[in-house]
Amino acid sequence: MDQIADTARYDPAQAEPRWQQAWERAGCFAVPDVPDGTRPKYYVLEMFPYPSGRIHMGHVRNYTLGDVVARYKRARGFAVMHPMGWDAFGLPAENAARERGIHPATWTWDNIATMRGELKRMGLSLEWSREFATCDPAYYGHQQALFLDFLAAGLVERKEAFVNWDPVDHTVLANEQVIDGRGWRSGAVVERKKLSQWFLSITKYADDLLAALDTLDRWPERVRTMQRNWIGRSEGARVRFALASPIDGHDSVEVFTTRPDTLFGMSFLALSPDHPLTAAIAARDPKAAAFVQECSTLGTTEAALETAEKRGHDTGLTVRHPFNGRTYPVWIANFVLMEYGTGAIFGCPAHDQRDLEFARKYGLSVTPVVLPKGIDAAGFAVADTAFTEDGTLINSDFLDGLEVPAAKRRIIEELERTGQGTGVVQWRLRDWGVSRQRYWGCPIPVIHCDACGIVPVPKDQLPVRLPDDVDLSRPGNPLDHHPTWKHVACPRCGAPARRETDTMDTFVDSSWYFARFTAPHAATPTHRAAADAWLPVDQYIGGIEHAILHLLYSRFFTRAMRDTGHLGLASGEPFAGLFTQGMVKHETYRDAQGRWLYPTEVAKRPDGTAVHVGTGAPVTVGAVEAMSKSKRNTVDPGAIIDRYGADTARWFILSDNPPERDMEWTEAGVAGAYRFTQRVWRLVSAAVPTLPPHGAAVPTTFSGEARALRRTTHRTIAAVTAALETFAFNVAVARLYEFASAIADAKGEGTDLAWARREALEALVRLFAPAMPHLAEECWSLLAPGAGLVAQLSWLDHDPALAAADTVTIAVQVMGRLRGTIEVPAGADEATVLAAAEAEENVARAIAGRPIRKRIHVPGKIVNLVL
RNA sequence: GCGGGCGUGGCGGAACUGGCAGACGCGCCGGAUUUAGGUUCCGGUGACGCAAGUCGUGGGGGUUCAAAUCCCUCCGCCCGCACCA
Repeated sequence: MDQIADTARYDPAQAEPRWQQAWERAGCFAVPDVPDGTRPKYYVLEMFPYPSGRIHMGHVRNYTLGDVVARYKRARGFAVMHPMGWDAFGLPAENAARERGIHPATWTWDNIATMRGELKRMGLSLEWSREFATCDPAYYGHQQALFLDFLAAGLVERKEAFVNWDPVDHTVLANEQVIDGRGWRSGAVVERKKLSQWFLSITKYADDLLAALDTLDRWPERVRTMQRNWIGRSEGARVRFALASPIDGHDSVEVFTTRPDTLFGMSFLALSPDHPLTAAIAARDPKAAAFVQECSTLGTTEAALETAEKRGHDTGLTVRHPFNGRTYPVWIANFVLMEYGTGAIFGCPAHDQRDLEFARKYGLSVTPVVLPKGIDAAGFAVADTAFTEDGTLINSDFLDGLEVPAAKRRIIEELERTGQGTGVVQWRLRDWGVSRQRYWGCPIPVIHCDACGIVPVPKDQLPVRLPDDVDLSRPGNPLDHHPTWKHVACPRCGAPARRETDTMDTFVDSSWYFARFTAPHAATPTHRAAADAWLPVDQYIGGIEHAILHLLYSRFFTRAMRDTGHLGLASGEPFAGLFTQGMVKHETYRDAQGRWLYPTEVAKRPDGTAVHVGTGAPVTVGAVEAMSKSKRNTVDPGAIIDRYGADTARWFILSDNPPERDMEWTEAGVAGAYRFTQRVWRLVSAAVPTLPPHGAAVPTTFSGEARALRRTTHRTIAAVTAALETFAFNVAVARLYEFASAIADAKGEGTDLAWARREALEALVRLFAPAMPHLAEECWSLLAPGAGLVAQLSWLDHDPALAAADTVTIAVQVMGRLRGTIEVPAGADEATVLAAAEAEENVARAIAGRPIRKRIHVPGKIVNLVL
């Protein structure tokens, strides 16, 4: 073995491209659009990337996880579809165009070329022939066809909605472009402005989107819970309040409430600043108008509205209570959302915390109407905490004495009987506004004609292409400004008409790309046989930040596509399995001036302090945070692959922690992973000359050491397999570290041990192959020359008989405290185990001759002796 | 504000259905090898204690023979909130 000891190091830079080419030549990862049925199908998909410039560690993590699944499932005998594409429309391309004068298309396609190259270096088992970008008319033209089919099916509507309006730039701003209520470029105070926009009718599927969550048993429970809350089904009542004196044709206000039982505890009625009645009031009351104007600068995000200080304006109007005949003041309140319910509420401060704070602030009455159980009505008062739980009704006329659920039923009956209200089911979910006043998106394929109204673009005229020559230096909607693009003849009457200049929300692009991947070159949006055979996606992997919107929109889209004949997916569910990965984080660094520094600019010294690489100036090490360009705590995957190879990056990313949690990228961790690749290579290359040939006959007998090694081998196969099935990749890595150590420790001689060593090494290589595919091929070519590619081998099965242990270790507790362990034959009977336990030296000392009251024995695990 | 999640040694984490807390890796300490080392190999490493042992899974309380795991409560951090993707 001495001449082997100086075997050259494993050189990933040389080996990795070689194996990537070998897989490519062998066509290892290709599957037909329509499966031939010889193997069961498995569709693995990672959320496709936005082509922002370079790949980042979040991508590396995402695609490594997916690749492990894809390679593992392929070895398990599945026909695995594993495609890749580009979520290529979006705001950053327009920003780049404005800032650097690059056309969005040029910027996007250049980024795609760069990122494709980076992904290819990772050695992912992707089928690149399915690649597409959503900004390609060959993709978005089909999306326009889907839009038209949805329009024909009544799933598209035009409605008014609020946008963030920059009054200086005359531009609609995205939420992220509004900073502290001001436009990010102009600095002007942003206003809420109503625009007529296109909506997809997701609420038509609200019931099914909610109910079907229960069938998604391979989704994280928390994602299902978040979607459930987002859809927000609630039962309640609509109640109409007559205005004491009508105003501008309004003679009543309708409110929605989930607590109709508390109607007798009413103290005020509050209108949204965006309510039609508010507008009527503001038209004649300058103070009300001023208050509404103030509210309009709060922006359009729910978080902003909800966290703002609760404020109101007393309109001086009053409404009449439906039952007790009293009148109550009408306020305009900044926390009442027009988008939910009816845009008006009745306030019951005793039993709603927000109402209570509002009432205390403005000196409104607080009447308790629900009495907590076991409390005397005389002794019950509401101070600064509203009572929101169930109890018994008081001060409530015909509801007195009823429990909350019965009171709800009773008052709804009464409201319906008297025609003053009705029980309703209310949804929080709103229709999906897809209109965007931007250039770099999919044009909405309709034409506005003065005579014919809204006319769909005939399908044979699709795609409606974006014009190339746009002026992005002007604020506002570039398509609207374009000198010629929007002017067309009406397809119906031929008169001069205008194209719709809004483009679609980029979430539309990502709501059906997984279906397009199944037949990416089809002349229609989907090829039914391909889509029906491959969908649903068996395993979808991506960030938790998409837990609601992207996933919900996709679930809507597959239902709408099914109902317009584009899919046969009966369940309507696009993703049978979902895994949400955590973020990749890194330490942050700042110099004495407080400027952020890249990790490559910082050197760590042995005493733990950090200095600037170039100047030696001290550097402050800050918190571990999500990698971001602004904080410069990013690590370039390309540089890591240059230095250590793709396998090392993949191995570290899998080993650090459970994939659903945030991970910290550390230089020490990568170096540790790299050492392991070299260690495995040494282990294999040093052992090969001593091993029997690949496929040699099994020896008839095995020594104790050989048996022990085989037991470890078969246990490891079982453990790694179980870990891969449950996404416990860090556990699989730990078991493989242990396995490699166990192989190195089995130093004995003999042909039986040599055979067991070959069995172990072959297993090691095949078990880590999904994670480090290049190193696996390199080792395999040494272990089993001419035996093909690991990528084409089937998975290993473990032999339970070989994995079984002869003895088990039992922990022995006395009074719940560990006092010793005993080794007993596997399957020993209880009497034997207890006798051995009580005889154990340390245990006997702890018992000290006292009588044992109770003996608890959990076979194979523990004995607890209670004195 | 609302909804969801997380919290275990110096660090990342492991721990099956409530059954030996700290697997495995990083770091650190000691030793060996090497001309050299960001090399390799061996040993050690939760805290306190000479030891027996005691304490220990964000804080406090509870259930149980037995709790990281179940229940109550408090604290801290993270994600989403509909025009970022």
